[in-house]
Amino acid sequence: MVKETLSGPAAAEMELGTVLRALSDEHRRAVMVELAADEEDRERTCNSFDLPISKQTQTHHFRALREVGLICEIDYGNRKGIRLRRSDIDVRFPGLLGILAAEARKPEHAHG
Amino acid sequence: MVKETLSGPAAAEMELGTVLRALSDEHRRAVMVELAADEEDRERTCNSFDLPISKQTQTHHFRALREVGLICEIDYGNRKGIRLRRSDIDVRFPGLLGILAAEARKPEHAHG
DNA sequence: CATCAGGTACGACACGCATCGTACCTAGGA
DNA sequence: TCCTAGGTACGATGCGTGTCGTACCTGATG
Repeated sequence: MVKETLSGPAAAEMELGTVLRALSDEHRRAVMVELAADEEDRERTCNSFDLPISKQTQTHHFRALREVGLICEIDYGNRKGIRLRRSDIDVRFPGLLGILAAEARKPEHAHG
Repeated sequence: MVKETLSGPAAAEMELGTVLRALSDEHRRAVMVELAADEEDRERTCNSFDLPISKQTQTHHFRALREVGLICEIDYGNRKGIRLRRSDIDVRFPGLLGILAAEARKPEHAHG
């Protein structure tokens, strides 16, 4: 019941290089595309993204996204919540989330 | 005197993953930041970017930028011209060049 | 033709990092 | 208390790729 929120750098301290490198990985980008496409910014769980990789690797990727400032993680002890830092990203890199959200509307990303 | 233009994929065929990977390298990103910041879209030479790397590595990077669709190269035989594919990028990834151009206005990128 | 500068081709190397195996931690429920 | 599911820590590994050395090509200049 600790609910400690883990955040990365402040909006102004985000670096374009590290952000782009984080987004160059297909699995991390898939996570960000889903988050960017959700206009309601719902909190997600790690499992809800259906990543075809092991638990350890998921930990690695979510940590990477957090450390560059794209998401924050809420620690519930035995599970974790994922939240997009939409307002911070919109301030620091306006247009970035729009590019990602557009990917969710491309045919090859339609899962239903 | 051949002046053959080498281009990558068409605008619609550009892939976000490969584009972001190309931009995750600091030297390629430095090139793109300069190109994006020039509102007149002047043709550049490879040397004009003052990259602190060898000729061979520059060839490698410019080829990478061309193959993902960000620039086109004009082959003059014993030298090469570099052009930003601004309109194609603006169609496929609106906002991307704005993010890059904003980097040119950051203090740590001020060279003069 | 000789020379030179810009650029490419090929190969080699070193480092980063995505991935996973094993082991351990945390909270909730039976 | 034990079990289970979600998550982390640490180490090992394999691949991608940024980098450069050497050699060669191209066009301009003298």
